[in-house]
Order: sequence, then structure tokens, then C-alpha cells
Amino acid sequence: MAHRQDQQRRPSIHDVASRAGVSAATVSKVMAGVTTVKPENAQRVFDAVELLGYRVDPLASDMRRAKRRIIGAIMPEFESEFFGQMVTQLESLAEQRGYTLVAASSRESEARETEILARMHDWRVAGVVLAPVRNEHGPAAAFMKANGMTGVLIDRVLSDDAFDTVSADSASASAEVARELIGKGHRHILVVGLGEQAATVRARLDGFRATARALAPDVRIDVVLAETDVEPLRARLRDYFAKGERPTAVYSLFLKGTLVALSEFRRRGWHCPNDISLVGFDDAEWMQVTWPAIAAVVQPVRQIAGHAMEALFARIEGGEGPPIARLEPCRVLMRESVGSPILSQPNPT
Amino acid sequence: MAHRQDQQRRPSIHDVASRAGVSAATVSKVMAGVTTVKPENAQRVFDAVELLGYRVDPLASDMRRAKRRIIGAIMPEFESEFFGQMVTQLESLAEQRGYTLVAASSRESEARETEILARMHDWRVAGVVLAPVRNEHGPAAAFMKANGMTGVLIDRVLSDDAFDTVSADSASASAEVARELIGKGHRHILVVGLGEQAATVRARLDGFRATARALAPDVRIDVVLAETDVEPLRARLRDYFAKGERPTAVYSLFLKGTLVALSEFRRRGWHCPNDISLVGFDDAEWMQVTWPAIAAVVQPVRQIAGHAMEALFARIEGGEGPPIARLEPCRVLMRESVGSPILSQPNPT
DNA sequence: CAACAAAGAAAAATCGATTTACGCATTCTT
DNA sequence: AAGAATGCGTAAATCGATTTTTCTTTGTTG
Repeated sequence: MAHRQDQQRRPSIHDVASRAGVSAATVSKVMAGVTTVKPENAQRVFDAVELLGYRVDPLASDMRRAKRRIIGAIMPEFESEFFGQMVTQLESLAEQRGYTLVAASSRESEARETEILARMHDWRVAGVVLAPVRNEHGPAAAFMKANGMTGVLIDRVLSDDAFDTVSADSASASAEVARELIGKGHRHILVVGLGEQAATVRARLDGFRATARALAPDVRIDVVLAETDVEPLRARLRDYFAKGERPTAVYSLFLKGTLVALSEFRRRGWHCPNDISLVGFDDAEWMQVTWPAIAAVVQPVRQIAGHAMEALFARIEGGEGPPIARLEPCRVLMRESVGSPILSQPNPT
Repeated sequence: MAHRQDQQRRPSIHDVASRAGVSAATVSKVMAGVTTVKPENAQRVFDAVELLGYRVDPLASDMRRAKRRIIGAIMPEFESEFFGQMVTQLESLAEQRGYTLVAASSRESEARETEILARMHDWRVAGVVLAPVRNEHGPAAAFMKANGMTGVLIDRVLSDDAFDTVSADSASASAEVARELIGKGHRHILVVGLGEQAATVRARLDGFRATARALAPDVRIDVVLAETDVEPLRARLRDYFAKGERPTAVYSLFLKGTLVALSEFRRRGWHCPNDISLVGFDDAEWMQVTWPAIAAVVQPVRQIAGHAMEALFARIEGGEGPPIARLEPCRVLMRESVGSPILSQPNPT
């Protein structure tokens, strides 16, 4: 009997109340830490809670609030280290504040992004951390605005007129990559990337180009981009090389681009850095153990997650004022995949 | 006014009811697809729903049920492709059934695992997909049993007396790796891995050893394992090689082990497959673009996720019977990192 | 000591659904 | 044609908390 009750039905606030000989309202106050309860009664409540193993039902607890203690997170994907770490961080930060994080993957689809958002709106989430598939001007952000949702935009965004934004300082990082490559003597550089529409791609491209041209006006910068899918990018890159183009360095604006570039190098039998140099935006654990180690721009995941949550909770708690656009500085790790083009000329194709 | 209402307060079932001129109970029935409502009334409800943009509040809707339409997922981490894909799949499957997935990372800690589970129990989740940090005998599974929770155990498990389990067929895959390596002529093989306590490590090790010995009784198999952390493993591996041990192939039982092995090869200037062969459990996208491409055992993520959810929902819907332990077959991709030891002897250290 | 203020707790309303119990017409049996 | 069965709805109870309102006490003060 007792056993069965333990297993089947959890004690409610009323069970605690009757056990402690007080009303449910008093139990609620004690649980919430309100101080206007006589110490003696509070103790009786604590004892009953202990005895019954009572824990507040967060679902019932959220019923009466307009803003529930749930945060939604929407990421383009979960498979990469970047978003994996991001979700881990966000979850941890939400938990610290007593919120539950519900994460969902838009799987690189703007349509799904909006569907997920609608479902999160159904849950009356207190706020949303959205890493949009393309940029801040998509239907998802519009949905959030139209429905008066609280949220923060991260990663593939620059700034918005309704929401706070937090992203990596792509332009500065790209400028540093440009300095490194120009400094090493590269004068013909190919930039590859996915996500033509992503706000950050423009920033990365422009930041790179401006700095490279400023340092070496004679530099030639070619660009090969594709929208969402990897295969079109691969095809375009293949065409580019098939035309006989022979840049001395490749700068990839996204992780997937780095993988595509590497696999094209493989196909052609080129090795880094002797035949060609490579540096990519987005670091990954494997990049430091391969031979050669791959140079990469490291995004400050913790800072992005931290500031995003900070901004979000400030808004949830009623913070006013114009939206803030934050840019977090990146680190550029120049590894073995980058060398000097002088050294790469001895055995030309 | 109207605008404000649109933005601030979402319509409730009562708003729909009064607009349609019926009771809330009738609206509830129409939304649930009950057929005992007069078509005319149903139409009025649909119209009102359309007009007001009404959507059921899942939180309120779950209030009255014992089993809420929420599924919990606990993974050791989110940073690797394997668990990233797993969460993506689980989320998609939960959504298909009208459930919300709440995912959390135990960050490789059994203590956190239990805390998360307690929180999910507070939410009265209908079921849990748990990928335990160590194995099925940890405190998390015990907690689930003690509280009568419904759940499925995946990945680092073999079988359990209370829960259905789904995992990769580590033993068979390892046997195939053994056949490949022995077939290529390797007679001194090092097995490295993390997670001594993981159920699957034992299976992988035993499967490998049994088959290798059966095919080549003279084979020498060394083992270097560490519990949870990467650094102790790295140190042990370094010691092992420092002693002058010179296996012709390394089989890593976990992704992190593969990374550690690769970085140790780097340190010593060894190249695959000429100086040493390498094959790892767990595939990753980058493994096919590096030079050499890294041989790997591919785990069937979709199958594991699919069968886990199938088993879970069967139990949620009251399915009886003894727990089922499922093993899903893996694919072994032999890539360039594996060669013949004959070829690797020309330039010995 | 009457009058009034402040404390503290209980009662009741509320959040937004679902579900049960029951009422009122019709329709079906025999 | 009386009684049972059925179809379709509604009112009210319920889920488990929080919050507002009301009601006792107790304490203070003129």
C-alpha cells in the first residue's frame, strides 16, 4: 500500500499541507522562501517535505504564471562541436537560474525554424535563444516579433532592430586571418563558404577582403560560395580547380567548407601546407591531431552563450532599452596547414 | 485594444467556446478529434479556432494526465557527432508522436545524471531515454527503478533486468575489425580506450580479442585503458610507447581514444598507415577528408534512436513483458589509415 | 479596557485545459 | 406506447501549484 503510493502517485502540496497541519498556501510560501511564516510552522513543513519526499511540480507551478520558467533554444543543427558546446552551455546557464531548457534543431530549414518557434510559443516559454539558419531577417524572427516573444539572436546575425544579438566578431577574426596570410606572402587566395545569405558570411568576407587589399593591393581574392548544401559547393570548387586556378591559400568561412576543401585537396593529391595553405573559420577537436594540424578561427562559445543568456534574462525581467548587438572576439590558431607560398612552389603541378 | 489582446494574452479554450457558442468541453473534444460532436458545432469551433488563432496550451493540457507528453533524453555529452545525431533523431521521433523532447547533458558525470533524472521526474515525463555515462548498473538506472519511471537505456549498455536496452553491436563490429587487421598481417596490436567501466568497452575488447586469437593464436594484444578523462589515457599511452613498444596497429574503442592515438602518433612523427595502422570505434565526418582517411566503425545512429523510441513508446502505452536487449549491427569502414605491417617495416625507427 | 494595527494563516480564486457525471431530446425495442 | 438506449451537450470536478482575499489572532496604544 505505502509502497504502491510511493511508486504510483507523488505527494502533492496538499499531502504536505495536511501532514504538517497547515494549509497549502503556507506550504507554497515556505517552498518559495517567503519569510512571513512562523518558524515553528516552517519547520513542520520542512519535516513533512522531508518525510514525504515532496518536490514542487514545475509544470503545475508554471500554470499560473504568464512567463513560464522554460527557455527555448533553436539551433541549425546539433552535430557540430560548436552547436553542441553551445547547447551544453545554454542548458547549464538556464539550469542555474532554475529554468528548463528545451532545445530543438531546425535542421538548417527556415520552415522548421518557424514551426518550432510556434510550438515554443504554445508552451509560453519565457524566452528563446535563436540561432537562425540564415540571418536575423528570416521568418522566425518575424514570428517572434509578431507574437511579442522575448528572445535573443545568436551566431549568424549581426544586429537587429527588435532583439539583442550576440555573435562572434567575424570581421576582426577574418582581418587577422588576412594579416597572417598576406604576411606569409600569399597573393592569390581563395575564399570558400556555405550560407551566402548568412549575415556573418558577408562580414567575414568583407573583413578579410578589406584587410588583405589594404596590406597588399596586388592580392587576388577569388570567392566560391554556395547557399545551404554542401554538394553544390563541392561541385563549384571542383570546377574552379578544374579551370586550372591555383591559389596558394584557401580561407574557408565555415566548418563544412573546410571539410569540402580538404576533400578536394585529397582528390587532387595536394598536401597542406606544401601544395596549398588552408585556414578555416570554426575550430574542431580533430584539427589539432591530424597531420598537418588545421589552422582555424576559434569562436568563443562560452562568451556567446553567457552574454546571450545574460541579455535574455535581462529582457525577461523587464529590461528596457534599444536592442544591443554584441560581438565577441575570436582567437585565430595558426597551425601547420598554413605555410609560405614560396616554399610551395618547388614542385608545381 | 484588439492589437494588444493579440500580443499580450493568447486565446484560451473558453474564448473559443464563447465565440463558437458552445462549451469548453465541446471545444476540447473537437480539438481531440472526438467524433461525437455534431458537424455543425464542430465547424463553428473550427471557425472560431481559425479566427482567434487558437492553439492548445500543451502545459495546461498535460496538467490532468499522469503521464505527460514529454520525453526526457540524457546524453553524456552533446559535442560529438554521435550524440548530436542521436539527439536530433530522438527529437524528431518524439515530435512525430506529439511529444516534446527535453534533452540534457550529464557531462560525463553520474552525479549530474541522477540530478537531471530527478528534475525530469518532477516534470512527470512519460519516459526517458538514458545514455548512461558508465553502464546500466549506475545510480541513474537505480533511481528510475526506485521511482517507477518508464525508460530505455542506450549506447553504453548491454542488457538490463528492468529496462529495454538498445546499443551498437560492439562485439561483432570488433570481431570484424579483428578479421581485417589479422587478415592484413598484423600480429602485434594495441587496443586503447576510455571508459573502463562502460559495458560496451568490455564487449568491444572481448569481441576483438576472441576473434583475433581464433584467427592467429600467436597474435599479441596489448591494452591501454583509462576511466573517464582523456589526459590519463594520453599519459599511459605515452608511457607505453616510451617503453619501446611498437605495435603495428592500434584499435581505439572510443572516439576520444582515436584522437589521443593520433596526437601521440604526431608527437612521435609516425604516419598512418606506413608507420602504424589505426582504426577507431565511432566515425566522424572529418575522418574521410584527412590524409590519410581514418578507418572507423560506424554506429547505426538512426536505428538505435528508432528502436529506442519504439521500445519506449511501447512501454508508455502499457506494453508488458520482460525487457528486451537489442544490438544494432555496425558498418566497418576500412580507410587508408589501415595498411599491411609488411609495408610499414622498410624504414624502422 | 476599548479600539485599532499588524501578523500570520486559511479559504477561495485562478491558470487552461481534460474528464466525469448527468440532463435533455430523439430513436429504438417489443 | 412505455421503457430503454443512444446521441450530443453542458456544468462541474480535477490536475497541482500560486496568488489574492478574507479571517483570526495577537499586540499596541490612548
